[in-house]
Amino acid sequence: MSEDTDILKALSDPTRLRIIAFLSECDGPVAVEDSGLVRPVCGPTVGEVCCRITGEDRITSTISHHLKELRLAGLITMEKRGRHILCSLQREPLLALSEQLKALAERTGARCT
Amino acid sequence: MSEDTDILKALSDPTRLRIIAFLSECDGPVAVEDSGLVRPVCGPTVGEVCCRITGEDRITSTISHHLKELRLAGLITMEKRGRHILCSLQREPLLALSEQLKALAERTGARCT
DNA sequence: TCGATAGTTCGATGGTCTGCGAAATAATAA
DNA sequence: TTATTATTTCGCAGACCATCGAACTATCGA
Repeated sequence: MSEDTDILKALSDPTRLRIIAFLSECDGPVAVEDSGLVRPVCGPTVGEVCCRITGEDRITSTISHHLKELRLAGLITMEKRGRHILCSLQREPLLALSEQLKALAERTGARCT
Repeated sequence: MSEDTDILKALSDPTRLRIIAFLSECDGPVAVEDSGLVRPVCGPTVGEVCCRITGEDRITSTISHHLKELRLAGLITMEKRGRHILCSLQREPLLALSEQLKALAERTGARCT
C-alpha cells in the first residue's frame, strides 16, 4: 500500500465522485470478459452522465475529461456503440480499495518505538 | 455520499498515505474518550513521523503541514506531551470510508434509463 | 454528399497544492 | 534568564488541476 494514490486521487474530486455514484446506481446489463473487465451492454452514455452531473449546462468537455481520468484509474470502462459511448463502473477496484482501507484501519498497533 | 471528498483528498497524497500507514503499524496504547476520539498515551512524536517519512532530510515543515491536513480531515489526533506532540491514528473514519466504498461497489445497477 | 449529433482534444485561465527555507512560538534544561 | 529542542506558521516557487470555449473527429440520417 503506497501507490494506490491513483485511485484515491481519482475519487477525491467531487464531480468524479458524483459520476461514480451515478454509475453505481444506473448500471444496466454488462458483459464480463475473461480478463474480468466489465463491458457495458446497456448503460448511460457520456451525454447522459453529462446531463445528470451538470444539469442544463451540458459542458461536455469537462465531463469527458473526468471520465478519461476515471478510465485511466481503472474505475470505469467505456464502449463505443454507434454514435454513443456507454459507460460502466468497474466494481472490483472499488472493492479492493475498500478492503485495503479496512486492513489499514484494523491493523493493531505493534508499539511505539 | 458526496462530500466525503475531504477524507479522500487527505488520503490521496503519497506522503500522507505513508504517514497513515506508519501510524497504523506504530500506534501504542491510547485512551478512548466519551466522544469516541482516541488520544495517544504513547505514540510516535511528530519528529519520529518526520524521521520515518523523510529519512535523513528531516524537513519538518512539510510533515507538519501534512499532519495538519490529516488532523483537519479527522484521520489523526495529536496531543501535546511536554516538548513533544504525540500522533495517533483515528481508525473510525477509515472504517467508515471503507464501508461506504464497499456499499458503492456493491449497489446493484437499477437499470439504465 | 451534406448536415446534424456525440464526444474528444486543445489551449488558456485561475485556483490549489506540495515542498522548502526562514522566522516565530513553546517548553524545557542549564 | 539564556540556550536548546520541538514544532508550527509564513511566504514563495513550481507543479498540478478543474473548468470552459473552440476547434476537431467520427458516425449516422437525409
